Amino acid sequence: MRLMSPPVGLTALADTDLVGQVARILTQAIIKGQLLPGAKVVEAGIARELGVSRAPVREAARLLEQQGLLVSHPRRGFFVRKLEATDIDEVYDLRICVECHAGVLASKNMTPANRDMLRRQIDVMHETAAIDDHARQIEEDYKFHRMICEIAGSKRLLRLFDDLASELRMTIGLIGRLYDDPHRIAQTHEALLEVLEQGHADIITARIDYHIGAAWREVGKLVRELPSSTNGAAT
Amino acid sequence: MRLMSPPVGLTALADTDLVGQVARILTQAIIKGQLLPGAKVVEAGIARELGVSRAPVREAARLLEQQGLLVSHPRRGFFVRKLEATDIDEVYDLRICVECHAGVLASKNMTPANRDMLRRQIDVMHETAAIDDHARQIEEDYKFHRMICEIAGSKRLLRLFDDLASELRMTIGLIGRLYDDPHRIAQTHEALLEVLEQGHADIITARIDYHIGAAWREVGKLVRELPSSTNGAAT
DNA sequence: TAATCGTCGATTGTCGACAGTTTAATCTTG
DNA sequence: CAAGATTAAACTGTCGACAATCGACGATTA
Repeated sequence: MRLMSPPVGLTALADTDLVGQVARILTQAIIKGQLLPGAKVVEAGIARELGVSRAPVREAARLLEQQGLLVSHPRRGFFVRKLEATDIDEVYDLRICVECHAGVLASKNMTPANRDMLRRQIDVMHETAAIDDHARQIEEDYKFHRMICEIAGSKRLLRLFDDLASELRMTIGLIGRLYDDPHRIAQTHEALLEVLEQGHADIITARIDYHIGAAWREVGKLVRELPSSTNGAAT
Repeated sequence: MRLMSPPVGLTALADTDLVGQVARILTQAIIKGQLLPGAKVVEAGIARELGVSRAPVREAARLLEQQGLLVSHPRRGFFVRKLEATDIDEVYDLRICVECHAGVLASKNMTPANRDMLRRQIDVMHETAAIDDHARQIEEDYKFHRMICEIAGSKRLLRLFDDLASELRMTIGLIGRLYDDPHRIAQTHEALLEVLEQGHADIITARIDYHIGAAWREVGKLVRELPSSTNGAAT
């Protein structure tokens, strides 16, 4: 009567999924700054370089477009999104809105396991603070915030966070330095975890609002004094 | 020859843009219920029916996937997303979060012109309430809420609203009836506009929270008692 | 009889090609 | 020499084709 093969726990081997791979590679290239804002993304070029045809590249590009990393000018091609200061503002504004909500939801789902996960992530942040690796530090910071969205338990919330995060990473990569002492940043997250455990909605909201708002102010300041090389392409 | 045509603000007529057209047609088909949740979307079939090749159809499908209307099972194709009750909850939850925020922002940008626009939309809703056209009534309702996001002035906020709205429309189409008397709904929006003009953040938030929450409760109830024909396909 | 294996049609993922358009490079001409 | 016209190259949008893969159905076997 057993109709299914006895489920031995095998890890599903990665289905080639060309489009996804191309999308990831392009995303990395943008974040790492190999593709600067305003740069043209030539389909044939990418395709040749990756050893695939243009079809998967186009589909991947459409993905990144919807995600806000590329813009498509019909008949002219895809370009790396140029983030103006106002875009940064929009993203941070939305981020506050979303993460405050996530925080309140997460505090309701807070279990010992979740608490430990967050706690450990803060430890990692402290360890990383010793090393001089901006990219890594930023990544660990995002991981903490992402965990909150995971714990909140809404797939859409999480995806939204990921979208916003990749837009921000794009800019952060350009700034090239942190906006504060890494240890201090890690400490700030401890305070955050504390109010999450306490579970009072208003306090959580206020705290996250302030926490992200601080980053916003700093990043905003840095972006506005960026060399114009990042803003100087076609509209 | 061409001396850069003087850019009079004409709405650039759709540059054939096959992908966009296909996407719109598919979206409509899903909302109108011609493509039921769980249904398989056969690329070749759609392509033949629309008289185009599979490439644009694939790209359009990827778009709708990112937008949450389709899901893609690798090597098996695209399927119309099956929205479970928990999905509805996620969407409404996010919608409250987003629209409360939009409301507060909008109230800060409130001008006489904006006020009139909203006012007129409420009038339209009252007019539509007389006619017996659910689809139309729902559409006018969404338009009002969309206006708030427009007035808020954030492109990302607006796009997010559109995404959430199309996910909801998909379900609302299935329910096939309104959750309240249309005139009563229109009236509720008058109250909303009132607090928006007053401009007190807490009150706006509370009001919108309640307003959308009411719809959530009603829609949730209806969804949970839907015929299982909408939940009965492959995972 | 019921479960498994093998085969066949249908469908996806990917590719190379072609036409039309945009971009650049070159050539005119005042 | 500069500004506009002209030509050439490069690129996008779309198509049709082909191999790989999936699901269904019937054959096989204990």
